[in-house]
Amino acid sequence: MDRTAERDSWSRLGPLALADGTTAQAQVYLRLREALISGIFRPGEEISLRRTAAALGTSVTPVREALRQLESDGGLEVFGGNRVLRVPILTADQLADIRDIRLQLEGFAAAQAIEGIGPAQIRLIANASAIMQRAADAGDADLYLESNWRFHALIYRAANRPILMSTIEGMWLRVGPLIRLAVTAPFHFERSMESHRAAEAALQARDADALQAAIMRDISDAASDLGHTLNASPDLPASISALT
Amino acid sequence: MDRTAERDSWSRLGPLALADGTTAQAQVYLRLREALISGIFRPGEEISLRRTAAALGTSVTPVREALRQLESDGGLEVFGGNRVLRVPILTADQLADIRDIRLQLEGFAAAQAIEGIGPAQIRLIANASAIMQRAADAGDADLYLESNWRFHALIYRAANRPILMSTIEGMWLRVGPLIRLAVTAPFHFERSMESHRAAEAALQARDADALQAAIMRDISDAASDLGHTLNASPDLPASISALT
DNA sequence: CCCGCTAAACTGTGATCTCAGTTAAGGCTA
DNA sequence: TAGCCTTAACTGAGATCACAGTTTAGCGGG
Repeated sequence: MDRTAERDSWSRLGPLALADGTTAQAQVYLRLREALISGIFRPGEEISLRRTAAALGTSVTPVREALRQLESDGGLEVFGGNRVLRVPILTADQLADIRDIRLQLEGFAAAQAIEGIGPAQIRLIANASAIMQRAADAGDADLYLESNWRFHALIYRAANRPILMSTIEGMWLRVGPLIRLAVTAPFHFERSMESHRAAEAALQARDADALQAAIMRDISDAASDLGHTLNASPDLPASISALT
Repeated sequence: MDRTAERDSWSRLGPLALADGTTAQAQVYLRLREALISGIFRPGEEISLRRTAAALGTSVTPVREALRQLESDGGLEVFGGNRVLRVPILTADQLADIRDIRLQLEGFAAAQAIEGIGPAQIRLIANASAIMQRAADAGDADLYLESNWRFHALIYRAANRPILMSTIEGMWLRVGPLIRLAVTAPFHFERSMESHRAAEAALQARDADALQAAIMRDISDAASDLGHTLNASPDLPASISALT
C-alpha cells in the first residue's frame, strides 16, 4: 500500500488537546468523524488502531471505541480476514441508496427550516455561499467542501431537529471521502452554485417549497456528477456506474 | 432505584454463545440492540458496564464497545456526572422528530418495496399480520411487538436498500423502549390493525401510493396513541405533550 | 426524629499485556 | 531468475489493573 498518502492524512491530525470536561474517546471520535466528512481520508484507506493511537498521542483503548462508533455510523467498515478497519468503498447501489435518503431527509429538513430562519441566519448562509464561490474560483477544494457543508448545515440546523440533523450528518459521513474526488470536476462548481443561488432566493422569499426543490436539485446534481466522475476514472473506487 | 425490574430485564439475557466466527463485542451489541428494540429495557433504566459483563459472562472490554456503539446509534445516552449509560427518556420534541423522520423514510421505503415484492413475501407479511392479530386478541404484548416489527421489516427489506434499512432500524431502536408502554392502550390495537389490513390490500393490488399512505397512517396513529398514553400516565417518562 | 458527615461500594476511563491470527518481507533452493 | 518457505512484524480481541470521580448507605450527633 502507498504509505505516503496515509502519512499525509495523519499529518493533518495533531495530538489531541487533553481538555478536562471531555473524554479522550469523544475527542478521537469527533476528530476522525470530522476528518471523514471533510474527505481527508480516501476510500479504501486502512485505519490501524495502534497507528491512530500513536498519531493522536493516546492508547488504543479510546481509539478502539471511537473506531467502533464510526463503524456503527457507517463511516468505517471491517475489511479482510484481518478485521482491519478501512474507509468504505461504496458501490453504485449504496450511492443511490444514500442519495435517495438524502433527498427525503434533507428535502424535509429544508422545508422545515423556513419557519426557524431569521435575517441573521440568512446572512450567515449568504456568507458561506460567498466563501464557497471564492473557493470554487480559486480551486481550493478544502475550503469549498468546508463551506459547502456549512451552507447546508446552517439551513438544516434551523429546522431545530437534533435527531434529524445527526441522521443527515451520518449520510455526509458516508459520502465525505468520495465527494472530494468529485468536486474536482469543473462543471460541478457552476451547477452547484446555481442550486445554491436558487436556495438563497427561496430563503429571502421564505418559500419552503422552492427551498426544498433547490436543495433536492443540488443533491441530485451532486450524485450525478459523482457518478460521472467516478465512471471516468475507473481506477479509484470499484464499479460505479448507472447513477445518472 | 428499583432493582427488581432490572433484574427481570437481565434475566431475559442469558450468557452469550461463544461462536467462533464472530466477536464477543458484536454479540453483545446485537443482543442489547434487539433487547432495546423489543422494549425489554424501560426508559431511564441504567446500564452498568460491570453488571452487563457479569450477566453476559464476559469482561468489560467488549461490553464497553457495544454500549458505546449503542450510544452512537441513539439507543443509549450518558446520564449524570457519573457518566452512567441509561436508556434515553425522550422528550415530546424528540418524539415528534423521530415520527417525522419515520414518515419520510418508511414511507419512501414502502413505496420502493412494491417492485421487489413477490407472492412469497406477501405470504410472509400476511402471516406476520395474522400473528399480530392473535397476539392483540390474547393481550400478548411481547408477541405483538415482535410480529409488528417483523411486519414492517419484511416490507422495508423488499426495497433492497441496506443503508435505508439500517437507518430505519435506528429509529425503531430509539422508540422501542417506549412503544411497549403505548401498546397497552386497547384502542391502539384496532387502529393499528386497520392500517395493516390496508397495507396488505395495497400489496395485493401492487399499489405503491396506497401502501405508502397506509404505512404513514400507521406511523402517525402510533405516535398519536403514544402521546396520549404518556399524557395519561405522567409518572413514567418526562413531559410528553402536544404530540397529537 | 431529622440532619449532616464519613466511609464503603459503585461508576466509567484509560493503559498495559497476552493471545491468535494474518500479512508481508526476505532469503534460500531449484 | 522465478517460486516457495520461513520468519518477523503487523493486525484486532479480550482480560486485567489502577485511578478518579460519584453515589449511596450507615452511623453519629443534635
